[in-house]
Parts: sequence; C-alpha cells; structure tokens
Amino acid sequence: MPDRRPSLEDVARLAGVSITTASRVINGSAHPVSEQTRRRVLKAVATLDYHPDALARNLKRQLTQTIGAVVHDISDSYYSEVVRGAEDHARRHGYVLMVSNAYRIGERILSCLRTFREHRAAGVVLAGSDLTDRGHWHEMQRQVESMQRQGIVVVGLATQKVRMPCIRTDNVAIGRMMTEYLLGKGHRRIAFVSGPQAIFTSHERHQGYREALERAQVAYDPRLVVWDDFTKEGGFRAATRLIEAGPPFTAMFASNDEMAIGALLAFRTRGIRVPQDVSLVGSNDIPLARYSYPPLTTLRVPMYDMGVQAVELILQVAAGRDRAKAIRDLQDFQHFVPLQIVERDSVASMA
Amino acid sequence: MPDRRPSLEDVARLAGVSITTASRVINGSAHPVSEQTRRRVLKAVATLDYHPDALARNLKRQLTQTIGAVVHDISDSYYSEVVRGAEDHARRHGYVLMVSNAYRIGERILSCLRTFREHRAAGVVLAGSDLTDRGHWHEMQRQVESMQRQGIVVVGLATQKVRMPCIRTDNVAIGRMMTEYLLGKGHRRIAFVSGPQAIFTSHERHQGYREALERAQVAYDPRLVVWDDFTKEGGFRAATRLIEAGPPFTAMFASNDEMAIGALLAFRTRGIRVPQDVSLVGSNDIPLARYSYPPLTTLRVPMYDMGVQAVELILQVAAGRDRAKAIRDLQDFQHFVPLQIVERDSVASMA
DNA sequence: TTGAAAGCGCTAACAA
DNA sequence: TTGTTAGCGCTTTCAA
Repeated sequence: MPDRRPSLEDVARLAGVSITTASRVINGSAHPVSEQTRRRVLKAVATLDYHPDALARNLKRQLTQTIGAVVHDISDSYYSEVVRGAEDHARRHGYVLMVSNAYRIGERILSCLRTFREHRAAGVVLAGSDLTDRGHWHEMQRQVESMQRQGIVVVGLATQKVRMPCIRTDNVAIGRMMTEYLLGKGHRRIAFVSGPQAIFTSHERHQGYREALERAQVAYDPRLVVWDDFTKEGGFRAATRLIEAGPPFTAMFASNDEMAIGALLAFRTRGIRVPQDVSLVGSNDIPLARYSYPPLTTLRVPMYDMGVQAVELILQVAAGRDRAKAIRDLQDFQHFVPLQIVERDSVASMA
Repeated sequence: MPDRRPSLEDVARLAGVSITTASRVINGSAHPVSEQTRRRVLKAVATLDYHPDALARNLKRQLTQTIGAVVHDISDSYYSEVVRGAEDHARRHGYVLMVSNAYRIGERILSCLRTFREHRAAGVVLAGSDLTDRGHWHEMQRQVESMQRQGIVVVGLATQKVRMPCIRTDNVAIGRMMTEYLLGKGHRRIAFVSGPQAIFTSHERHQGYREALERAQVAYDPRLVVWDDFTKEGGFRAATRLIEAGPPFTAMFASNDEMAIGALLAFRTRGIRVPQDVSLVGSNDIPLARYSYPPLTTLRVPMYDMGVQAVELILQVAAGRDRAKAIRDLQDFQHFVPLQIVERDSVASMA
C-alpha cells in the first residue's frame, strides 16, 4: 500500500477501467455499470484503501458539505447544546460542522465568518454574536450581506442588527415572563442580575423585566439591577454586590441559569437560604438546572432544537436551485421558539 | 457585484493582470510585484469582495487547514473543555476544527473518522472513544492505521487498543489517588460509582480504586460498586441504588464530577447530608465542581490543555516533511498530564 | 517584474 | 456499457 493517498486514478488503473467508470461505481451513480466491472472497482477500492477526496469533489461540484458555527464559548452549556443539535442534524444529512469560539470579540467573529466562507461552508450558524457595538455592526453588515449574496446562508440565533433569518427566543418575553412569575408569587422587590452590556440579549431581557414591573405598577429601582458576565462567576459577583450594597429584595431573577448557579453560591456563602430567605429564578433550563441546590425554577429554551432548526434552514437553502434568491426571500424570516416555565424549588410565595 | 463567488480570474481580469500575479499579491508571496500592480489587485479584491477558495487552494497545495475532533458528547463539560482548547489552538494556527459527537457508538466513531479523512483533515483528535468492544477495535485498527499511513495523525485522549500517540490521564492513578485520599481521611467503607462498562476509562479508574483498597488492606466489596453512565442522571441512579440496596458506606467516590453532581441530588433527596453523613469525591474538576453544594472535592484534569496539546501534536506533524514517517515515530508517544487533587467541602474526616 | 501553462482529484457532459 | 475530455479555483514551476 502506498504512503500517498490513493486517487481515483489509482483505483481506475488497478481495476483496469476508466476513471469515469470508477467514479460512477464509487458514487453509486444511476449510470449503468456491469456487475463485473463494479466488483472489480470495489475490489480495487478495498485493496488501495481508497477514500474519495471531498475537497476535489466539492470543488468540482461547486457545492460543499460543510456548515460553520460561530459560538461564544463552546463550554457554556447553552452553546454546547445548540452545537450538539446542529452537529447531529448536519451529520444526519452528510454535512460536517466546523465550530469556532469567538468569545464575543467582534474581530474574531468576523474572522470566523471569513474562514468559513473561504472553506465554502453552505451556511453559518451565528450564536452569541449579538454585539451592541455599532462599529462592529457595520463590518458585520458588509460581511454578512456579501456572504448572503454569494449564496451562503447566515442564520442568527439572537437579535441581529444585520438582516438575516433567525431562529430565536423572544428575550423581552423571557424577561417579562420570569418577572411576572415572581410578581405572581407576591414578590415586589425583585433584583435583576443581567448579562453583559455588550450584547442585545441582555438588554432585551432587562427590558422585559422593566415592562413586567411597570405593568404591575412596581417601581423600577436601578439599584436592584447589576450587570455582569453570563457566567457562574459573573452571577456570583453580581449577586454578591447586590447583597452587600443593594437595597433589600425578596427575589432575584438571574438572566441565565449559569448566573443563577453563581448567585446560589453567593447566597450560600452568606447563609442566605433559597427560597426561604430569597427566591431565585434563572432562564434557559440548562441540563444542570435540575441538579442545583435547590433545583432551579427557570424557563425552558429548546437549545438543542434551535441548533437543529438553524441547520435545517441552511440545508433547505443549500438544496434549492437559486440560493442567493432563496436567501433574499428568507431575509426577514424569524422563528421564535416556544418557551415554557419550569417550576422547581427555588421560589417561595410571599403568602 | 456578481452573485457568483468571484474567482481569482475575476480579480485578475478586473485588475488587468495575470492570474499568477493576482495570486502572488493575495498570498503575500516573496516574488516581487510592483507597488502599482499590487495596489490594483488589492483594489479589485475589495471591489469584487473576493475571498480565496480554501478548497481549491488546499487541493492544489496538497495539504489542508482542518483538524477533526471526535468526541463523545459536546455538551458534556469534559469534552467541551477539550474542544475549546483544541479549537483555540487550531485557530491560532489558521486551522479550522470540525467537530463530531459520536456518542460512543462504534459505527459512528468510524464514520466520523471516514468523513474527516475525506475532508483531508491534517489530523484527528479522538476523545471518548476508548470502547472496550473487541469487534470495534478491529475496525478501528484498520481505519486508524490506514489513516496514519496516509499521513493523518490520530491522537487519542484515552487508553486505546490501537497504537496511536496519546495525550492522556493515568486513570488507574486517578482511581488510586481519590480512593487513597478518602482512606487517608479515615474512611473504610467507600462506595464506588463507576462510569460505563463500555469504555476503558471506567475500568481503569475502578482498578485504581481496587488497588488502593488492597494496599490499605481494606476488603473490596462488590456490593459497594455500581456502574452507570458518565452523566448526572447516571450518578443519580447509581447513588440511589447504592443507598437503597447497598451495604452502609461513609464515603463515595464517583468516577467523574458529573456523576458526583447526580449523586449529590440523590443524597439530598433522601436527606443524607454531604459531608456530615457521607463524604463524596468526584474527578476531573469541571467548572461546575466549585459551584455545587457542597463544593466538590475532586481531582483536576487539565482538559483545556489536553485539547491544546493534542492539536499541537497534529500541527507538529503536519509541519514536518515526511508525515507518514513522523507518525510512525510518534506511534508510541504517550503524554500523561499532571493531576492534582482539589480539596473543597464534600469530604469529612472520620476522626 | 510579469505571465503561460500544467495539474491537484474529481465530476459530468458528451461521444462511442 | 464504457471512455474522453473539459473544467472547478488555485499554486507553482518555468519562461520571458
């Protein structure tokens, strides 16, 4: 066996047929091939341990079997669930998924996009890239538009300042739902632990929080709101600040579960009991949420499905004839995934 | 601007130069190009919004800029940390990472390997694929050997029955260390929650557990050992079974943190306090470990670094001249990463 | 300093 | 039923 990667030509030569015939057999083409020839080719493939070169094939076919995913940080449960769904679905359809962590760094998001397009991805799933930075939009706008124009679908998983199809959550609704839930339990002094200022998701959830308060005629108290990272550490810091410097509160809404887990530790550290002393809710329902202590009341976001659906959208377009047109038609497509509150044990009524 | 993806030829034509010259400018070749020409080309690139085609480039160059990663399940913290390290490092060197979840299904692992080689990955990181199934080894053996022969490095992150370079943990040592730690705290009845029978990692940790017991002259009691999935659910189930049907124990060693988290819930559900009633240790030190209640005493495994190192190995080989030879030389390379116990609050002394 | 041309491995239109 | 051939978009000798 050769050290070099065998090519179709090697197979054809060994089987004593033309390269075309070999190709036909290997691809299971509809074109008729005699049983005997077929066998000879297959034999040669086995002998040489031949594996087709996807690069050459895709180059020729002018299409590709890859999809890119830009995420904030793959080790954050939210993104890993999304990616898992995306990968499962991509693989199911013979596509491979390229993944990149962009850590919400504008330049890095753009660079991932560039890399994926160079690799001729059929589409890109953009998660955790809803930066509020205006300078960044501009460049994104350029990049995404030009990708779309060239037939590469870019699907967003959050509010985007750039026009593109989205599979998303209604973050304002999330903020409202959780706040209303707490209000419904009789809480009036509700602290809000927000995600980073740098992304829209945070602002939207915060807005939902305000809206719910307003509707319930509860005054909005800015001292009850703290912004930090969407991480356990961020939640810990935010809750700590609130406990130490903020006015008293009977409930807290952490804008994602990771932060809620961090807040839980902050409370524990100070001997504050959840939910006896303070109630707590998160959002997203990451797998961990039911294993925290106490199990976290939160809101289920179908992360896995979002990954699946984003990929499905890409697949749809890729399968069509005029991709650029299909993309234009989808420009304003927005699918809002269903949301559902999951009640566990971190909330007490103010009865 | 065209809907079609512009090619180098389009750029050349617009700039009024040859395709060769355009290529030289775009690749920053050492070959001299007049300043004026360079500018014209760059201008054309901008106008057309040209992005080189990585497929064509790699096809020609006979190399590739991609690395594959086969993991068990990307939403398991262990793998997502490894992948994060791998991706960061790959990207730093201009490579893109393709990721696949194989869920420890033999056929699926093989299919990922096939896909990656077809896509001409420079190498593949194999994590969570240390299946004990003999039928599977055989096929793996064939596949991996043929990949290595063709210059594709396959790096393992766990014991492999197939010869390949590995960046790994000494799982027997892990089993021993944690058990000895518990013994050192005066525990004698130590339950062991093992990972799935299907992979070597579980058996190795189990063996370490036995060895430590033996050295300490503590009888091994099979009723104190339960096997289940390496997940929170698995840990919950295993601990529940142990509590309900097993003989009494004062400490439990869960072979990974996820399972420990699950066990924690099982204890809590039954009003068993950790560490007052029973001590608990896990392994790996996933980010969550310090946020559990109580914070988990565990063993730090440098997951991120393992990903980095696995990719580094691939990069080294890819950069060399004779790849197949470099791979042969690395065949038995085994790097054992440093391990360190992290003491938190889930263990009490039997003083 | 520039360009012509060969060819990476493959598919598909066309011919036989 | 089989084969010839023209590229896909790019890099890279080699020649001018």
